[in-house]
Amino acid sequence: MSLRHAILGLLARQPSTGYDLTRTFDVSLATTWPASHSQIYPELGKLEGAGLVEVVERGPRGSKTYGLTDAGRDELRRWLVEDEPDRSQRNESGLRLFLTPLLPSQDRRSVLARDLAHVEQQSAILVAIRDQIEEAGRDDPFAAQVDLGIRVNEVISAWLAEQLDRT
Amino acid sequence: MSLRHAILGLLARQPSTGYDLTRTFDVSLATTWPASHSQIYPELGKLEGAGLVEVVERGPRGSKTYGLTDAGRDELRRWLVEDEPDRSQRNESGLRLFLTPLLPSQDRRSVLARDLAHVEQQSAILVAIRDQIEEAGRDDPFAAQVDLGIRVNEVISAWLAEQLDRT
DNA sequence: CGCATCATGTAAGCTGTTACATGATTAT
DNA sequence: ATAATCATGTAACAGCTTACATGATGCG
Repeated sequence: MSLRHAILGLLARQPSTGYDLTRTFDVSLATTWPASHSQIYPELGKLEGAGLVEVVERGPRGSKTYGLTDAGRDELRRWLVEDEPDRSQRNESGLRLFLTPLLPSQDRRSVLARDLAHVEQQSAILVAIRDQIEEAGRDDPFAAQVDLGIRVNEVISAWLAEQLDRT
Repeated sequence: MSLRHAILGLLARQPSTGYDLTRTFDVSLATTWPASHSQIYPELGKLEGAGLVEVVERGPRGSKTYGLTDAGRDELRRWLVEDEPDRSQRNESGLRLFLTPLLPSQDRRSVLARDLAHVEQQSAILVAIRDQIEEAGRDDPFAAQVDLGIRVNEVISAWLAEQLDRT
C-alpha cells in the first residue's frame, strides 16, 4: 500500500490538490510509482477519513488543496524509517531479457536493438534534465536521483551493446 | 498480462508442471516477475483453453506436465518480437529514495545505510551464482543476466555510499 | 508412523487500469 | 465561440496477494 505513502510524501513537500498530485506522479514518479487520478482522488478521501490529511484551502472550480496533519507527518516518518521496504519489483523488460535467449539470432538482435534505442532515449532525457538543473544552479536533491538514473542507464546500455555484439 | 507470456516462455525452455513453474518463478524470476501458484494454476487452465499449451504427460499425485502447442510457440515469438514492451515499473525503493530528502539527516542516513546493506547482500548472492556458473563451466545464457545484475548493483551501491557521505 | 515435500486447486479482498462522466475557467 | 486546461469524481474489469483447503508420495 505505497500509494498512500507516496501521497503523504508529496504533500509533505507541498500542499496540493488531487490534480497537482496527478501531474507530479506523471512527471516525477512515472518510472517509479505510476498512479492516475482515478486512484488518487479516492485515496485522498480515505486519507482524510483516517485523519492523515486535511483540506487546507478551497479554490476555484471546486478545487481542494490538501495538506498533512500531524498524524500524517508521523505516519510518513514511521513508514520511511521503520517499515521494512518491500523490495519486490515487476519489470516486464527484465522478463523479456530473461526469455530472449530462446529466440533465433536475428529476432534476438532486433529485440536487443529496440531495447538499446529505448534506453539511450531515456538517457538523453535524463541528461537534458540534469543540464537544466545545473544551469538553474539550484541545489536540487532531485539532481542526485537523476544522476543515479543516468548511471544505471549507462550500465544497461553497455550491457545491451555487448549482448548485441555476441549475438 | 505478462504472466501468460512468462509461463509460455518457461514452458518453451522445458515442459513443466504448475509446481515446477512455481519454483522457477521463485528462484529465477522473483526479482523481475513474481508469481505464486494461486495465479499460475488458473492461468495454465486458461492457456490450455486457448490452445496455447497442452498436457504432455500425467505423473504421480495427479501431476500434469504442460508443454507448448505450435500456437503457443507462435504467440510467444509474436509477443517477444512484435509487441511493444510495457516499460512501466513499480519499485518501492525508488519511491523511498525520492522521499528521503524530506527526512532529517540522522534518519536519512539510517535509511540509506539499510538500503546499502541490502544492495551489498544482493550483490554477494549474485557473485556467488556467477562463480558457480563459472566453475560448472556451462555456457549459460543466464550468466549474462547475472552479470548485468552485478553491474547495476555496483552502480547503486556506489551512489548510496556517496549520498551517505554527503548527508 | 510422522514429517517434509510434491501437487493442485478455490475464494476473498485489495490494488491498479481503462473508460465513462461532468463541469468550470482561461486563452486565442 | 471554442479549444485547451483545470478539476473531480465513479464504475467495470483485470491482476495480484493472502488465506483456506485437500490429498498423495517418499524418507527416516
